[in-house]
Amino acid sequence: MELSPTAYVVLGMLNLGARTGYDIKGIVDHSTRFFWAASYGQIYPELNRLEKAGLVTGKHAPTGGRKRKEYDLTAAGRKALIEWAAAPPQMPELRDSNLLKLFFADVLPLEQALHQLLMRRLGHEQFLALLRELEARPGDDPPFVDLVLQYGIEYAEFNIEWCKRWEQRLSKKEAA
Amino acid sequence: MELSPTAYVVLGMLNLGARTGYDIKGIVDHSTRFFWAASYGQIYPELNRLEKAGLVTGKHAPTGGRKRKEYDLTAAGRKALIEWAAAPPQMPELRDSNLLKLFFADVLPLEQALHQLLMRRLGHEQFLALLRELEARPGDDPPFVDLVLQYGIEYAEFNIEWCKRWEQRLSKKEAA
DNA sequence: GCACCCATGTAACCAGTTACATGATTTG
DNA sequence: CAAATCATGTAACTGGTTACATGGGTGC
Repeated sequence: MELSPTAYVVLGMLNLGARTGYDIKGIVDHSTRFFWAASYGQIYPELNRLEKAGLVTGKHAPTGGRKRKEYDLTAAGRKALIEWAAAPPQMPELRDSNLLKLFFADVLPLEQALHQLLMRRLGHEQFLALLRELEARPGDDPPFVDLVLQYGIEYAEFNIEWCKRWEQRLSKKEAA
Repeated sequence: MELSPTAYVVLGMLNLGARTGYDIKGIVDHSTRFFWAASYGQIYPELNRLEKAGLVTGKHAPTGGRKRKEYDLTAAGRKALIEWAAAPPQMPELRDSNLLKLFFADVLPLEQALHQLLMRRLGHEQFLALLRELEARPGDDPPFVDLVLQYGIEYAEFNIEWCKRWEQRLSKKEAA
């Protein structure tokens, strides 16, 4: 049975303590969303599929009159999560529309192309600030959760430095 | 009129000298595909849409008895490309299923999690080798086309170094 | 009483991949 | 003559987003 990465997000978040679909969405939105988002339109149908497949169990657990369903991983679900986590990774893939813009930036006058580079840098600076906030938030995350946050931070820093470096090189060209 | 990034790939490749849908696919496959792929299933319908929208013109230009349609940017098409290239970039987005795997790697024994890190590195080493080949290929690309290739190379290098660094740190932990 | 949070779900849409179907021309 | 390359397209499917619809609970 082939599961989508999003299915593993659901499984993984249940493993990290999420109980409801709403919980999953909440946790995703301040953790994996930076490299793997999930919307309600995916999460709820996915929970149902996983329940049918026997990887999670759902139990109605309303709070007062409010509809609510709590989920847990089954042994099979936990096994599926572990197997996926240990499986060989995909070939690296980048998907960056801003890089696409840069790729075609020869259609612009150098000054405007340079401006695009600057904007890219600004974007990554904002991104970095966001991740720094997450980092500063108290509470201790599991080691690999933290590792990935560190990755995000260093990725943003790499991009900022890369932009700066080329901004300098290209503005020398412009001056010449 | 909102166009998809893929529409701009088509426009941009025509601008770089592609004439047919087949040409576009060929160029994409050894340039932008590393950060923005495009399949025939997108390219041909997109060319038709763009023609209807007046951004490209198509002319039947068979080679012998072989069906063939040559496209060119119209003035409007070129304008659309330039405007898009100069428009503010999107907020940076990462989409990396391997990072997702790492995020949940706490379910694994440390030794296996470490192995995943190693595999990630290997993936990026292969990726780097591929880009190095592209770089070595003779022919001089427009400056920004080359810039993006350099980005890919440095991105791969950044990832390799990042993995190495954490492999070391975590294997010390394992030993302890 | 109002706003915000908790909570679940569906329907329409959009983007993109894969597989299929077809056929001519060129190169070894 | 076979294999690779040139060339165009469609159909089915998958994955994902957005908007919509609904309604109870909590805190100001």
